[in-house]
Amino acid sequence: MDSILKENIKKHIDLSEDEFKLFRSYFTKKKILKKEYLLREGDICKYEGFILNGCFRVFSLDKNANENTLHFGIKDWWLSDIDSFTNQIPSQLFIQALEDSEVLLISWNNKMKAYQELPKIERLFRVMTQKYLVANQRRILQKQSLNSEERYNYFLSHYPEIAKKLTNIQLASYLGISHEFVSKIRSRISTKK
Amino acid sequence: MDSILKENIKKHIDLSEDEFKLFRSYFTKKKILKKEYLLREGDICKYEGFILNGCFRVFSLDKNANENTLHFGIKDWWLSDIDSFTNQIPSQLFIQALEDSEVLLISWNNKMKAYQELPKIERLFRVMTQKYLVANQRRILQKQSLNSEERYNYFLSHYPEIAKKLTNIQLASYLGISHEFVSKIRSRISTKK
DNA sequence: CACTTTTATTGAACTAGTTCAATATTTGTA
DNA sequence: TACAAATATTGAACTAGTTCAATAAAAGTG
Repeated sequence: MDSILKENIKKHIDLSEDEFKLFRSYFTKKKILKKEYLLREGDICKYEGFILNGCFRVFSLDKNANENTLHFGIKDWWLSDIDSFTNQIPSQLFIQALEDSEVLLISWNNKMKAYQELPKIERLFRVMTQKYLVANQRRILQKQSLNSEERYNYFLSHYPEIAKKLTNIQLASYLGISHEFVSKIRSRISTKK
Repeated sequence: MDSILKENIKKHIDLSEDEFKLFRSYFTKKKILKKEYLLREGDICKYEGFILNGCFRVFSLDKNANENTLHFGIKDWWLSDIDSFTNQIPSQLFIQALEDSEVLLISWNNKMKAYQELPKIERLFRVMTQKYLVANQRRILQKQSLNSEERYNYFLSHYPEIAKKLTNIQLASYLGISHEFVSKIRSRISTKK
């Protein structure tokens, strides 16, 4: 049951069956319906989530009320506003389900307990945070060095599972371009072939 | 001696004097002259560094041979290509001194030892990586929501120490704009006043 | 100090991507 | 199944930022 969480952890560290059971006991399962929010701007992020199924979008609203997507999440990804969760301060982010989804949630207290009781969990999150940081650095460099069409192609080829769940509007808010321009890129690509 | 490293660590975790001494023993001090490289694309990042003084630039070369700066580092900052260091694989990045500098270097083997012997060091890097990740997320959102002049002003007001060490060319490669445009932003700002 | 190299400034022509508006298509829902 | 609402497409006018080139200023070096 929930072996997907176990498999996810195994990608990063070794954990005995007992250790996993203890860690797993800190989570509760929750269903989240399409368009519902796991977190809103101003809220304190009380839980981190592991996605069992479904799809989420993490975004912020800028001064012109434009939505800017930080990232998406599907099965096997983690969800958090790290700053808000770690420091228990109000969030600047929204986390919204794009379809009916299920997540495993761990509260701040339980995560602190896990860090104390299971030193390997400290390592797990150190390693996962590093990997996510590397991905973010790559994204920063790509935003500087690739044009919109190249970033569009990169996203589609690296995250096809996610791409097929998204509207142009959602994808545009991740790529940092207008949704009209996504449309133009698409038609440009299809006439090329 | 090197109390700057101790102070840096104290910002994130508590460490006893003995623990610090052990951790400190894993580092060696090195001078790096202006324009020298701590890391080049294709090298494996064998050391992580803590900057005692001076200034560095971490950048990559894209397909058009443009330099894109990931970040700068001054006194009290850490230097690494996390992906290359962690996985001991060839780097895509350059780390270059912008002025004569001194760093404390820790090798991969010594860092692994530190993780094993000092569990708090695992926490230290988990926490520091999280903070750096949050800063990167903020940068991604800013690149989407702020125009060049706003990003220029943000950098100058948040990193004045660094800004005054940089040429327009270096700053431009961080902001993701041409250096000519940095010049135009500057003159636009000065005529505004 | 003189000389070379790098950096900064400025303007003119250009382009990638935006904005707005109108229309078509898809999706959700009673 | 029909209607409403959201999404996608397309074109025309626009703009933020680029590119290129020429000149000035600053910094590095013998």
